[in-house]
Amino acid sequence: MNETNRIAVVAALLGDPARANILTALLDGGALTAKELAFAAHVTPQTTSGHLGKLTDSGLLTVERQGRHRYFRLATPLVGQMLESIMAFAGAVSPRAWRGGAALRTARTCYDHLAGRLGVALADALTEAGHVTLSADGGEVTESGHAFLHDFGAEPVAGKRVFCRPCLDWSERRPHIAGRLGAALACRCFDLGWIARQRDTRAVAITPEGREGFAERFRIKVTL
Amino acid sequence: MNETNRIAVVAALLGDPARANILTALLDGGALTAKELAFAAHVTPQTTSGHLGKLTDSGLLTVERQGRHRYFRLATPLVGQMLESIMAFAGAVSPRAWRGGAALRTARTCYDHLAGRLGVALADALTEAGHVTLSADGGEVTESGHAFLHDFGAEPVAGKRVFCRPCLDWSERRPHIAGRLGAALACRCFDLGWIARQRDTRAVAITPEGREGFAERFRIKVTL
DNA sequence: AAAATGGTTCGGTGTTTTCCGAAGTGTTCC
DNA sequence: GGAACACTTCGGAAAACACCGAACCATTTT
Repeated sequence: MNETNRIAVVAALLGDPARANILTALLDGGALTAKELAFAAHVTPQTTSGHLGKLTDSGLLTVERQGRHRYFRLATPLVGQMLESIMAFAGAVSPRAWRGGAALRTARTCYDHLAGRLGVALADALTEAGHVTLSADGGEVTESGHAFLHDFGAEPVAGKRVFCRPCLDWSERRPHIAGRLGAALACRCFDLGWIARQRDTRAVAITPEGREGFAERFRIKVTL
Repeated sequence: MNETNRIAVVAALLGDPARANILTALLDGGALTAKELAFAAHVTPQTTSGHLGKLTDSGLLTVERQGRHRYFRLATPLVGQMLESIMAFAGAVSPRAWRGGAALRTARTCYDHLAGRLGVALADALTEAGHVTLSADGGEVTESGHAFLHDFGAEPVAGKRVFCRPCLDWSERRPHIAGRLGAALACRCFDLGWIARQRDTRAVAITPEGREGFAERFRIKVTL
């Protein structure tokens, strides 16, 4: 097994529609049962079982037994980053070819932070206000930015993950904010009730409070 | 065509050993002819032609005609990043499973910057000297770092690429320096004659001048 | 204990896809 | 003009793989 074959083996695993559906369903970092994943993949439980076996054997997923359920989740953040980088390319090639992704394009979670038009608008707002500086593959928070975030109530947890990292948005083709900062922002928005998770999708709903809040704090007009 | 199918389509393209070989052969940003790629992929020219057609049709590669030759190269840096992120995962799962990769692990190019033990050692040296700060997904250059780089003769070109970006090394499992800074460092090392490209591989050779130079400037002892 | 539920294994079918030999187009060199 | 070279298209063969129906474990509920 040489270097390039390793790429091929991993990529071949992602190259099946059913498996790609399974992985993207887990992209927000949550855990799902085999049955739920079968639904997400649009195939029968038998077929799903085979796919899940391959994905866990190759280290892409981890399993946890709970009674008669088996909960699957992405094995490491590296898997999520891999998927995102593929989406970044696929999205850049032909960004308007999707159907039924309107809600996803508006606002969604990207592993643990916000993406879509809302995510990009948030990044733009913070950039314009001089709170952060972002570009294609690097980012920093300014003095005023730290003050603003503290005031907003978004306190990133300590850890070795980097504070502020841009993440190329596959639907908007522009960076949004990832890293500890991105996670803290998303977390705070959930806490404030500005956005809410929805079943069976990575799309998030913007609440009436959210519309008001985003407009007031960030000068973001949620047109939708 | 929905979101996840797009992932599957792209991943399936990378999921064939011959195509993976072709893409990794082009990972240093250079251009190769169809015949050279056939050799790299270990298949006949006819088969290679088919693969190259698919890769160009899907936007992964671009072609340029020159007489009876056709030169292929990666269409965008996004393709390289995609491949690197897959290698980052594949390498993390079982980093010692390769054969014949000793030279690659020592020093190699990673798109346009240095990777392998040399790349990581360079990043470590600059970090320890307080010239840069790096972590899993972000990086900055300090005041002293700018002075040091100027003194060293590494002047990054202007552009919208970010200055300093970490790139997870698939063989060392630790970050090395990418971005404009990484490119400038590699370029300067080539100019100084410290390292030299080799035929048919991304591995780079460290010259006697390089051993001396790296030891003197960066306190890197090139063992091996 | 029996029924229901979540999940897996097995076997057979059908599709997809890779691969190369042979033959073809276009370009360069003698 | 003719030979050599780079590359592509066409055809068929072989292999790989995803998929589902049916039957089978294991756990929970009634």
